[in-house]
Amino acid sequence: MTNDTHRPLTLRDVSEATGVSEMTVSRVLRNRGDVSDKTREKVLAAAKELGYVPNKIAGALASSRVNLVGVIIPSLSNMVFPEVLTGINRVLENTDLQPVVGVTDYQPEKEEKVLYEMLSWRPSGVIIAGLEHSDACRAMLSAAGIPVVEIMDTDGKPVDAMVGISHRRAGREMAKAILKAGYEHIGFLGTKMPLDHRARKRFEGFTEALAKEGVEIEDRAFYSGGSALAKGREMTRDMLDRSPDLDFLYYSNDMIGAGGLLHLMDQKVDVPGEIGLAGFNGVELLDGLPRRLATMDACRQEIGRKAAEIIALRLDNPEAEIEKNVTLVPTIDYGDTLKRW
Amino acid sequence: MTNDTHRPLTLRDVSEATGVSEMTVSRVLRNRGDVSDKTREKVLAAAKELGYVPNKIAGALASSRVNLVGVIIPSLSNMVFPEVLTGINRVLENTDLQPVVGVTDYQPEKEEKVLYEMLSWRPSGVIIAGLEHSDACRAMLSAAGIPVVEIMDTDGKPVDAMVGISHRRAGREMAKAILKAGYEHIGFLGTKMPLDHRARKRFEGFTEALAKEGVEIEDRAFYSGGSALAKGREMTRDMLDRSPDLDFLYYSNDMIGAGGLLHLMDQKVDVPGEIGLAGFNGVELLDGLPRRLATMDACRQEIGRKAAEIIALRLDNPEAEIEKNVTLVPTIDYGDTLKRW
DNA sequence: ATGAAAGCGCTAACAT
DNA sequence: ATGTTAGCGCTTTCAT
Repeated sequence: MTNDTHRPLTLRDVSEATGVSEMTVSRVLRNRGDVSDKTREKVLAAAKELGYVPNKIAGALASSRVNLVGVIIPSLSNMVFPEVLTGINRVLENTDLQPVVGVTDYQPEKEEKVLYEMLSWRPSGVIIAGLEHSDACRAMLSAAGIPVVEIMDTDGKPVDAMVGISHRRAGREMAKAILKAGYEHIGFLGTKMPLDHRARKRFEGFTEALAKEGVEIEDRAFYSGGSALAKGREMTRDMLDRSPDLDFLYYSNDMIGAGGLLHLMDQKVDVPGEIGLAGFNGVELLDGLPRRLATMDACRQEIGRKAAEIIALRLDNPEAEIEKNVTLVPTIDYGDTLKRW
Repeated sequence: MTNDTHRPLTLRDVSEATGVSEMTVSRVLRNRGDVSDKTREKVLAAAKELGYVPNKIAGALASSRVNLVGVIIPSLSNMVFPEVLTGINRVLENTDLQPVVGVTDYQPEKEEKVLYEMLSWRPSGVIIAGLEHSDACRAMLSAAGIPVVEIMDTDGKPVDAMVGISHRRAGREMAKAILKAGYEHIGFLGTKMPLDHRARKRFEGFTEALAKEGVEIEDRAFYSGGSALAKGREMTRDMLDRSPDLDFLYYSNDMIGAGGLLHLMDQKVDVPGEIGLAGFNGVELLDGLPRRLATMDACRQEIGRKAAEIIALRLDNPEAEIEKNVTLVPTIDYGDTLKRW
């Protein structure tokens, strides 16, 4: 309670206050080795009294152990990644590891910068979204010599391990379900994000499965910025103005899908009879809508949990055999907007 | 490209590869001091070739400078804090500071732990949500000797500086607007979070302003967990079953308010004629709903930006006179669910 | 059960 | 423009 000089306290201060060597103080503070109860108590009391906070920078340098796990994600603004983070947190909470988050805004250059910064803190592991990275990123990741888990997507080859779903398959499955339900004139609505590889892969899987049955997408639209719900309304209205024959709309995310649904309900359109709808992600929000949008769960929390488990396990036992490819399989939730056949 | 031993590279490796002293290599890598172009290029080439990533742990220890800003928030799961983070990021992007986020789940013990962990990395500043902290937290914050900005709320006394809005005032203003519009039988719907002090203060301000006009809340309900939109529907239905005379519902957040709105629209209730509604936060989502819920913007991005600016400014010039109390004043957005008088 | 010495990888400060 | 020296605050290792 008395640190007049505004210099942060060091072990030495605690040592001097107690007459115990720095080394023993360090032992007490880390619960290491044998320390007599008497000394332990004296040290703990002094540390608390002084308000000593250990310096992890020095500790990490001396021990070359850093209890940090770098987590690199493209965005915080659509609930998908916060949920992944929650999953990661849940697992790391029970270890002495701490997540440190970096955001790339879907920009490869920024990803490179964020990764570089992160690695310069010598974390014990890295969890990074996506499988598409610059050569430099891949090089840094392998050179780091630490466990690396690439998450969200499993359509590709990871540097080390990967946990996610196949977005191509997700797109294909949805296309099959739509065709099976008898829809034939299909429109696609998505985000204008050339660098969102997962959205791209869903789209590719989707068109590919349609093509296999001789069906082609008849209209498409992409948006960027603004409220997804509002954009979903607008885009849906515009698309149906333009292409009144469409009988199904596939949205690249649930929020724009929900906007579309609200628009069609306003218009008293028969959903899913006249027009069917489906989105992607399985967001919680959908539960509160007047009708439940058909969707597919992206397994966000589970991906976070599994990825964190892999890191934790590896650090605990570097020799352990570990699954390098964890592909979760989401199922279609038909909700109320996609006819069942 | 050739690091066979899996030891991370050091300055010394670059030094040996180039025949330039470690010190000069260090200068090149940090763009410090005078280095000849020839040497600079040689060093940069070697560093890149080897794939050298500086060790910030060692750098920070040697220079006692850590370009980290700790950001401590209660939750990632309701879009409020991700938006604050976005504001913080926007500002710190243009500096050499890096945010590091810790999440407390609204638990004081966890806040203490997260703060302790954070401070043990000796960050250059801290941004922390709320003004209510344990004595231990307040002690740590003042002892750290770094700029501290408490955000979101300005109803109280900060350790150092604060940026936010007055939630008490927000509640009062909304109460006044509701009374002015002629509503008289008011219900309140909120979250079951005794530790969400900002929600509590809004509630207090709200009831206080009602009381001043001799009005009391006639019914109230609190929820926890689940989809806020769905809960808003349920709670609204239940409350109106229970208290059919209510003519206004005040929700502690926009998501449950939106749920209530959807429910009332389903029921063909005349909003805002028969029943008025208001929420809090000004979430983007509202733009896409069939009607716009009345709300009050919580200035989330701006709070993040201002807080980060204070930290950046202080670090840049510790002497600068800085505003210690930045109280933003949100205005009521009447939307389509609160009559104007 | 406790202490002393060396050093983690870098940078500040001072040479040259 | 470049190099040398001495730490930063801890932990590892080895002694006692």
